[in-house]
Amino acid sequence: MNNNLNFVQKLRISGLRPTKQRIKICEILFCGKETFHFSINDLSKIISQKTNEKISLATIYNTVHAFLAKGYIKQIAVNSEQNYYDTNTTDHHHFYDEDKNQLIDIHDNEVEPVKINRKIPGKKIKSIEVLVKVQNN
Amino acid sequence: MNNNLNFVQKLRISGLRPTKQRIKICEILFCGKETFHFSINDLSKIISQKTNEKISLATIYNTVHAFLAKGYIKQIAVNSEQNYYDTNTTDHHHFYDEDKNQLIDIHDNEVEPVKINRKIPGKKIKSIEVLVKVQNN
DNA sequence: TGTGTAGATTATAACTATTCTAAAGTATTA
DNA sequence: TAATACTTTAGAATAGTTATAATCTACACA
Ligand SMILES: [Mn+2]
Ligand SMILES: [Mn+2]
Ligand SMILES: [Zn+2]
Ligand SMILES: [Zn+2]
Repeated sequence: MNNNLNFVQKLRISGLRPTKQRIKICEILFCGKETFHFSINDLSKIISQKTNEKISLATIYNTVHAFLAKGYIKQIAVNSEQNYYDTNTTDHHHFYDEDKNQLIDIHDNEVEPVKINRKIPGKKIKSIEVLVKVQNN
Repeated sequence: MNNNLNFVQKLRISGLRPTKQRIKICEILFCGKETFHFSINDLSKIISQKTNEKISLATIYNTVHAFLAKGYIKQIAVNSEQNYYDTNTTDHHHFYDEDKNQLIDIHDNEVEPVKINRKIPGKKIKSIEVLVKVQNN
């Protein structure tokens, strides 16, 4: 459980109080060997499965937004149905499986760097994202 | 007004009856010299401005979906706030101005083709979209 | 050219992801 | 320990979208 101390520090550093709920969310988001993609609904279900106690949707939204603001997770634009989040915060692109509604990482060695030969005056680039939609053939 | 005949034909060919409302929507979507990006809300406002008669939201949604299914317009994934549509149906990528909530076309000569060196078994690629988010600097 | 009918429009209700509210609870600091 | 600021929570509100069902219209054909 020295991970718990890590989470407390992580939360402290970003100005968040280390409450029971936030630590539980940290455990789910950051304890796995693998990064993963989730919607708020997904996360809520995972919490229910792994815990007897429930965490309210409002707290899940608030915490996810706080982590997003701090850069602990990323937001992925897929469609207008719902937001998707990613615990892999490195720059990378995605496949989106339209049949399974699932995001799949594209690793850097699997895609050529995207070069944009144009600038918008007065604007700076915040992110470059490639989304490859796939479906059953 | 020989554009009207075009629209009637266009609608007929795709199995849609050329109703007054659909022709009005055609005029707005396809009469301009330039292609453009819009949300349903944008389109609804444009209709109100250019017409005394109102078209119900349900009809706007239905018509936009019909045109989308027929490939007369494209859908662009930006975020989960709302859907964006594009009257430019060619393959192309976008800047998204986060301050103005506005899409800007990236032309083919402004970006290198995106090469994905990986396949998902049993899946075929439906689209490859690059979204470059920009903000004021 | 009138008429029946399939298809279209509309107002409105329903749905769902997200955000807001305000009351009750908790962590922190003095 | 007590005061304070922050957090959680249930539930209400909001907003984009979709479904419903009554009314209307385009048009094939008599
Ligand atoms: Mn929606
Ligand atoms: Mn929404
Ligand atoms: Zn990812
Ligand atoms: Zn475009």
